[in-house]
Amino acid sequence: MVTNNCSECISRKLSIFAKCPPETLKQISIAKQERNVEKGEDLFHEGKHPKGLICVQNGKIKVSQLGHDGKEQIVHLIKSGNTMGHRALFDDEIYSCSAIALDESKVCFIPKSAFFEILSDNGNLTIEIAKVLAKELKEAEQSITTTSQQPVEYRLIDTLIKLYKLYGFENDSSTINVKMTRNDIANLVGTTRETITRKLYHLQAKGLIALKGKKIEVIKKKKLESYLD
Amino acid sequence: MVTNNCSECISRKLSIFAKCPPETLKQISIAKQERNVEKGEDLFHEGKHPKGLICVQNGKIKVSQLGHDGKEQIVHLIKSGNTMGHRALFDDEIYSCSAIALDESKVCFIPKSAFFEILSDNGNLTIEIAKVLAKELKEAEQSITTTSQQPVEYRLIDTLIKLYKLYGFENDSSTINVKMTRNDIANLVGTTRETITRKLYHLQAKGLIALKGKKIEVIKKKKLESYLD
DNA sequence: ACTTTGATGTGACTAGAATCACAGTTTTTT
DNA sequence: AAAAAACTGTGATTCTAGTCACATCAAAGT
Repeated sequence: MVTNNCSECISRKLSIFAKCPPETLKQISIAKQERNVEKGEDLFHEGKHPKGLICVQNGKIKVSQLGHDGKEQIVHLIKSGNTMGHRALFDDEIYSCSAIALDESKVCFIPKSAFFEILSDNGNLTIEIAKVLAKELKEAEQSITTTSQQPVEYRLIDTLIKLYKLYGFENDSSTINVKMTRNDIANLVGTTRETITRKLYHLQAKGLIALKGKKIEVIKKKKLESYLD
Repeated sequence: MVTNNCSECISRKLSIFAKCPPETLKQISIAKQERNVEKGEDLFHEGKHPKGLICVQNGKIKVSQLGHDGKEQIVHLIKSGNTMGHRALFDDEIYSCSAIALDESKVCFIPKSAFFEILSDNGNLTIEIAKVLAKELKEAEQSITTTSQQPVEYRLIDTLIKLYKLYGFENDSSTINVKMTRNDIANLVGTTRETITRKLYHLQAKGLIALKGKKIEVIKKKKLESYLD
């Protein structure tokens, strides 16, 4: 396996390690292990003990937990430059979520002990992580409010917008650059597969989007976004 | 106003400042301002700029945000020893929530600049805050899952249990030690006032709880908790 | 004590979304 | 290429919880 240096990693520049001094990057480069993950493979699993921090070089990953009746709820989506597992490292003995690749992905794994050593040498990094946690918490709180107050169609539109803000569009600059099953979308929106099918068709009938298999093209971006006002 | 020293503050010992060395406590004691808050008064308000960290000496406070149609959603409840505003200090220019006292409360206010100075002198404190943020994030994620998957009655039971785990019972060791309106409970559970009225009566009819005005007595604790299995 | 305001209980009605069942369609595996 | 598995679309039906409307009831202010 070719081990690349963190100082040259492109996705790192978008991550919590963006402003790290060279010494810190060196420490991480030595400690980290790279790993390729197939689509559908899991990076960590609910109930298991966290062994370290995961930094995503590229790929798309869903982070979800199981409801008490076994239904999946996607609580977070990950793209290049994001870190995963920081929540569990600070909070917990065990993961309360599972992470499953939506696409072939490449990640770096930084063992727990090395990670906390790096933190103790670099107070700014702890602050960066606190910032990420704070941002994720804000988003989660807003998600609670939306989930409990808005009907499915509103939440679906909100989700579609979040999807293209996160993963962007393809070359046509209108097709959302992610492939998710209707079930995944349902588990993200917090509804059922059947309802998602119907609501997507409804949005298509209104001319807001076009369905192309698992891909979704956004036809009227402004109008779609105006629904959230 | 009598300014007490943090080193003698009882609620501090339950807070993120529990393990602070005397020097840090001295710094905080000098920087902080005490404030009494009436029931119904707000400590900060959605849209305003955070001016510092709030540490609650005693009282009960709800932290809520407004949904896009103006309906309140309570996203967090606060008791003695909790801090508030840490989320906004790390993440944001402005508060995304408002904090309103459910009871007469006493808080300490630590100005933003002093707070970050203290942090830079004390790396462990940043880690303590990261831990709090991580814990709150985990709870918020679980709340998303419950909200989107479980019916109102389940969520109400879950909320009642959280209420007594947070605020405890009165001397009879069965009456939950908090006074909230039906509307507050609805805004916490994520439903309407009418539905909460009906569901509370339903739980009473089943013999699980007894309604005593705004207070709720838990009659069958074990059985109530078993509903979440 | 009286009035005003806010909080609560209750019924009737409606609707959004879940559930169930199954056909049709892709995608993956062998 | 065939078979299996996973995913998707659709109709019919049910039901949870939201909405509306109004009658109490409690609390706070004058």
